[in-house]
Amino acid sequence: MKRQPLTEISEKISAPLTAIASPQRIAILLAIGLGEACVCHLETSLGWRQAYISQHLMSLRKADILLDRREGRYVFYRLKDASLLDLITASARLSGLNPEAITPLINTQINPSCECPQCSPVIISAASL
Amino acid sequence: MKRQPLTEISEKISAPLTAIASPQRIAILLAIGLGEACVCHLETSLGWRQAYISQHLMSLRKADILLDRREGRYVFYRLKDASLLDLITASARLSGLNPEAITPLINTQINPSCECPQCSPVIISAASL
DNA sequence: ATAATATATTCAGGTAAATGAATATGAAAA
DNA sequence: TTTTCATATTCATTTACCTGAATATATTAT
Repeated sequence: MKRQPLTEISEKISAPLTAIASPQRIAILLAIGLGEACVCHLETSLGWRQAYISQHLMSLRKADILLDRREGRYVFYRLKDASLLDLITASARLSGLNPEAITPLINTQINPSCECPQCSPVIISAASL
Repeated sequence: MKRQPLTEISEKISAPLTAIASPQRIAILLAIGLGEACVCHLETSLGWRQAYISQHLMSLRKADILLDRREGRYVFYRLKDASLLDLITASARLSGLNPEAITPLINTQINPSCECPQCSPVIISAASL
């Protein structure tokens, strides 16, 4: 199959879109937001199985969308390019959602119901002092 | 399967992305650009079979991305929302293409090698006058 | 070492999408 | 009204993706 230059370019263009065009990966990207998130954080935030989340994270990493950083046993993920969120909000606008509906979904970094080191840092009780 | 509200929203967000996330549809959308294009125009511009193009146009119409207008035997397609092109150029940037590489691909409305009424309006020869 | 915890990978089944061939519709010209 | 041209639709096949189960690796604690 001979390859037209146009098709070659449009293949490149569609790559990031293809990588993020799924409800699950949109949800993950919003949950990561502009900050960082470990897998266990996403697990509690999204309520999905760990293996399932890791699979999506893997595909996003392979698509060069996410960067990962290990810290002890935790692996933290972050967006490689923050403008990806603009792409998501642009798509949200196109589907008729008003911006206020999306903003609260974007990761605020602390989820009280999450037990990960990010959300539940060790608190030294007064009694122990 | 119970549906989380987050997933519901991220489903809406991902819909337009899913609709356009394919090299073929990106190429079609760029070929339409900010103007209009009939199917035969796309046929010559892209060098694909007519039926194949019509199928992609159909899916883009169903996804509420394109509008169509009939004029005689020709059907002209145009973007419903011009900001879709911004989404495409944003994705292009993410994949490392510089903006100048994309701009020339966007439909300029006239393709000299195309025989459609848009590109080759009937020219009244001097001899016939 | 062993166990426990966090995350990654492999594999398989089901489902939807991509592609292409064949054909149908619809408008206009002859 | 028959033919031609432009476009649409249906159908079948291949392919890719989603999803989940099972399992592996990697780090820290015991």
